[in-house]
Amino acid sequence: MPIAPLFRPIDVAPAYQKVADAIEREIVNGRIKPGDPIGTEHDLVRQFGVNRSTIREGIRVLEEGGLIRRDSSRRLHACLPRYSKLASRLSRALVLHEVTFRELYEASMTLEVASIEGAVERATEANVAELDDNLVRSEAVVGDPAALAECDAEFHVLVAKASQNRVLQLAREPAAQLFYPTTEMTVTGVAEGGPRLVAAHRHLIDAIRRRDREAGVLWTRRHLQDWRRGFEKIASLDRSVEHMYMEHAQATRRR
Amino acid sequence: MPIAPLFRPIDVAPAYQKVADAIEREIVNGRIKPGDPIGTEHDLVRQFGVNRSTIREGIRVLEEGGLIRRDSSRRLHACLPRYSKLASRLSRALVLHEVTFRELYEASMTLEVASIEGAVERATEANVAELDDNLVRSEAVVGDPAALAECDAEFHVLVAKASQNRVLQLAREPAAQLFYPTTEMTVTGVAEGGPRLVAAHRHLIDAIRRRDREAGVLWTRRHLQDWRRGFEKIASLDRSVEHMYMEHAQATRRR
DNA sequence: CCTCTAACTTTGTCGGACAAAGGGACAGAA
DNA sequence: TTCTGTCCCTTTGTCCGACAAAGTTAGAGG
Repeated sequence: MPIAPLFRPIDVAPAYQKVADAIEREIVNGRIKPGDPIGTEHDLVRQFGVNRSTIREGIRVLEEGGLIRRDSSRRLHACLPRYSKLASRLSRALVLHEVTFRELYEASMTLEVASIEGAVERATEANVAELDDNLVRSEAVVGDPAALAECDAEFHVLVAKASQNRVLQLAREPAAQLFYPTTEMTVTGVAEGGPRLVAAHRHLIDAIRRRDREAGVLWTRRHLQDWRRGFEKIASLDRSVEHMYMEHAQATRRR
Repeated sequence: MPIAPLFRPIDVAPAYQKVADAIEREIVNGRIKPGDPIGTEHDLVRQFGVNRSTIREGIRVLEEGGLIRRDSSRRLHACLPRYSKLASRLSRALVLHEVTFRELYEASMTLEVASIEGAVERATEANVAELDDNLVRSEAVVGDPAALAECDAEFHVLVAKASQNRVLQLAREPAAQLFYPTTEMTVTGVAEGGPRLVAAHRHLIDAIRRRDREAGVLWTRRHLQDWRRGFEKIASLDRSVEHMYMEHAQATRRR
């Protein structure tokens, strides 16, 4: 005989979790705005009526979630979660799930094409100026694969920004972060890799400026295919993103 | 006179952070595999030589990051971060950044089309069976907008799963989570909204089964455009995703 | 071999404690 | 005046010890 569903499971969350949830609720529903101070730990002890250790555990949860931060003086205040921090959590998850470079490549093809389409349609003068600046810096380091890879990563972040679509910006970031460490290798492995990369960027900026969607999509595809060709000289696309890459990502995250 | 940038700020991480980093490193580089036990708090106290409170703060960080969990008996073990949990963090961030439904719609159009393309190409028998099952359940609740919205959300998760691309799966999830609460309203607002939704799903499954990419893309577009039409009867696409929605997301997250 | 109970362990929470670092006020030196 | 050093107060990071509740293990008894 099935049991009679008389009672619902009651909510028995530990105190630190309730503290975190309560503060989260206030931030998410807007009663605490980004930038607002949260109060000292002692304040929270008084308000919630729990021990400071408990409060601190709750704070750690929110801090890791990116909802609150400590400023230079270590005081707590609410803040907008940074995309790059969230994205690195996702990147980490993708590594642990052992996604393949093929998955990364396919998803990025979609996302970067969508970014450029948005950028072509809605980029502002300021966006283009940022891209130009990036291009100049890229040209200066065209012989230095490591520096060039960094410029490339930034370039695509700027394109996504120019799309004015923050959902897209956020969606493309995790895959992009995993790409970045390999770009250096692919540029190194291909003759004329550096100049090709910079040339593609030049064409992309040009397409954005002329609002030429076709050209933008075309050069984004070529640019990614270049990466792929370079990568396949080193390894199979079906290899999973390895743990090694995370060490790089981890080192750069803390900045 | 501007100060001379002679020194960089040195990084002096607190102990709980070092504890979290150390454990994270072991998990991410694979020395601790998902499922492996981490040891008791007391073990960690001995290993790291710090107080239990410090260990506990570090544990909270990792727990929130989804890298470790406590099983039924509350013992710690490493685990693979769950996509849905990570995605709800992202959804939360998108709400706080006050993204508009237009951004959501545009990004989803890209991501869902990419999903269906992947599904058409690579869906397995098992994937199709899951979709069929979902369709049956959807037909049963076609008159109940709330239940139907839930089925719709699940349907698109299954399509993304069928694409066999986990990067895509993860990338689409945050936007999809924000869509979900509105689907109920859009179905309610449009005459024949429910049947149209189910019909679209039927065509999508059919397209996947026949590996008909054109049809898949077409019906995905129509399906999303239906949502849009329904939404625009209620509000402007340029309205930002509101805080209210988060309460719904928050309530469902804990399951 | 199974069940039930009695230790034992582990977690969640508490109270108090202290050193280090930040902030503010204030006096004295350049 | 502007800078510097000092004193004091607050806040954070860490530690210690403690205890109840819940889970685990082992042994007694059927």
